[in-house]
Amino acid sequence: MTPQPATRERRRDADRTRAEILKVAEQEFTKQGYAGARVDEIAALMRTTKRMIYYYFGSKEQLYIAVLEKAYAEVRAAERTVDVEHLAPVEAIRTLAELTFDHHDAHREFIKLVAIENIHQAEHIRKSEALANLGTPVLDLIERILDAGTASGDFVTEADAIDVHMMISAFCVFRVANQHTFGTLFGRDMTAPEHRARQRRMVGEMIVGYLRGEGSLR
Amino acid sequence: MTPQPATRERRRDADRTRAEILKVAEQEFTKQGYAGARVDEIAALMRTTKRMIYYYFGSKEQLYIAVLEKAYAEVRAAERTVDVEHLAPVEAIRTLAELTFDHHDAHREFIKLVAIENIHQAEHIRKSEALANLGTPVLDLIERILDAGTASGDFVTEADAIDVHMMISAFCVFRVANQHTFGTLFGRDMTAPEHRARQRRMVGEMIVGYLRGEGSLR
DNA sequence: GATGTTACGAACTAGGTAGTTAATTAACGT
DNA sequence: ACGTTAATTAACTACCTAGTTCGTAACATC
Repeated sequence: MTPQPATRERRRDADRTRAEILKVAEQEFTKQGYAGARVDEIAALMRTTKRMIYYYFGSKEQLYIAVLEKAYAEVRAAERTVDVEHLAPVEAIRTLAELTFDHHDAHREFIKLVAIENIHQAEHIRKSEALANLGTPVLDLIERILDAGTASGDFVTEADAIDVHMMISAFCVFRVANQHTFGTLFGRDMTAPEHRARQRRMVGEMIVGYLRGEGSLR
Repeated sequence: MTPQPATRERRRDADRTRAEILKVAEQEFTKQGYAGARVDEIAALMRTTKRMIYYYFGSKEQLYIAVLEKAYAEVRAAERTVDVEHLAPVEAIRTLAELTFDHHDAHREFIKLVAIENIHQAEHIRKSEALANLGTPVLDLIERILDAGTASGDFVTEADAIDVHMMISAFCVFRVANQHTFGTLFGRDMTAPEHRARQRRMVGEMIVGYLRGEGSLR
């Protein structure tokens, strides 16, 4: 009779099932860690069964790697939208720091996955070809900003792009990754909305203050 | 006959057994995470048996909490040795940053435990009375340094002690906690000896640069 | 509307894992 | 020397958990 419209709710939909498994698995892994996550629990939280997890992903580990790959892919996509080339060096590095801040603030699940991965010595990332050679364009960008700043005289400190990236990432990651222990010990939820704008300013002032060299000895 | 000397190797020694369990458990928990750690594996790595773990600690969770308490106790002990009161504000905060750097560099197991604890939303720390109310004297110290620096005019930026502590901790913790993913993605082991001295200088210059206010807008 | 293929589900298995039971032995006071 | 208690051991259990088996229902194609 009438052909089914494209929007019809299909009973069988590989893409949808696959996507739902990934979504639920990400939640479970970020909440429980790799070993703590239960395949049965992931299945119970879906409208499909555990069998489908093995049908589409083969094993718990491959599912976890797929979750990592998806998360990193989203981060890369966001990074590509960054355009600070037209700014003067000081504003360029400050903007990059603030963009990194916003980005990490908005992708907390990703930060938790990275923390879990570090506990396991990055063994899963290393197993993934899609992730192993993830040369990040952000380093080139920082390099260009640093060169421009040194040439213009705005930056005094001799800095290395990886170090600068580390300094910015450290600040942006820490407040999310360590929010629970820090909150318990110091009585402040670093990630609460009332601290967000101030910390966002901080990361920019931190990196600019560092590069302008006012922290150097003597 | 001859009374046994105090140094004699006792076959039964509760203190020694307890200490050995804690030591091996710390290694296993930091390597595998909480859920990934195996009580049987901890027992297998010792000269004693699994039953002793339950005899002394009651459960896997209580053992883990005991490991956390021991690690935090050691950190507090180290913090108490810090004396920067006699230094001028700029040197005081730089020295504190460098001491924090050294301390975290030397206590990497502790950092991993904290990362694991954050994955579990600090639920175990909250269960421990010994840790829940761990007001840290380091905040008072920073407060005094900031006040002195503002009074002397060395510091321009209006900063909050918790924020400053966070900025320093973030840098010092990140290079250890995220070494594996960062190393895999950027091809640099941040914790390798050849980067140590430079990064130690960085953290001091970063915090001084920030407080001197050279990063502020306009 | 028959046929082959893809997506799916219920029930099952083998091995792992935290926690126990109960017997045994070393240390120590008297 | 002897009884009491703290420390230790081996074997055990009940449950959990990743991964499988096998059968079936929906879809596409002709």
